[in-house]
Amino acid sequence: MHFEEVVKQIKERRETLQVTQETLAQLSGVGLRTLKQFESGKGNPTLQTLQKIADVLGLEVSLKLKNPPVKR
Amino acid sequence: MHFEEVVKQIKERRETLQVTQETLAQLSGVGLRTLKQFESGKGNPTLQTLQKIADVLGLEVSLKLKNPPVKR
DNA sequence: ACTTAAAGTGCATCATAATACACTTTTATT
DNA sequence: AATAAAAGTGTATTATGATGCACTTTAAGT
Repeated sequence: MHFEEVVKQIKERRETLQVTQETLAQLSGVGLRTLKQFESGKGNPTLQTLQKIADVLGLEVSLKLKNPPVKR
Repeated sequence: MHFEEVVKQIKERRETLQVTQETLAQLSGVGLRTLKQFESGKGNPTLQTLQKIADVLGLEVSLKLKNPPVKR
């Protein structure tokens, strides 16, 4: 996932859950400004910040293999 | 994945590929000090830094649903 | 045990993430 | 179109991530 995709997924998830940025900020403990900046594509969150946000949305950061070998 | 798990997975992947921190630093464009700090559990990398490192190791950052519903 | 490469640490600097506050813009809703 | 709520932006401050350099510690190999 590229950066923009991460942003997009978070934003979509938040909207699916019908949570406002303000509520998400409160629930995650991340500053509202930080969240706004992140969702609007600016900023470059730290792993901890991303995890805090993801957690509240029921998501988790993970590392997956790129180009997993095709099954035969 | 918790923070420590992310660190562990990166470190293990690097070792599997038999790449030194120095080489990984060069290939990823991340400073050696930054990489050392990250792998030794200190530090809190930005998403960009994590992505740079993961990329070179053939990994990618992704967001997955927690507690996916059990299949019935 | 010696040697050497790799990994880890202390310290200092620069860049920037995190944050708050105030304000503007956008998007719904009536 | 008026209103209200949510989202986005400018500016400033504080905290800390990214980095290099020099040094120490650890691990591997002979």
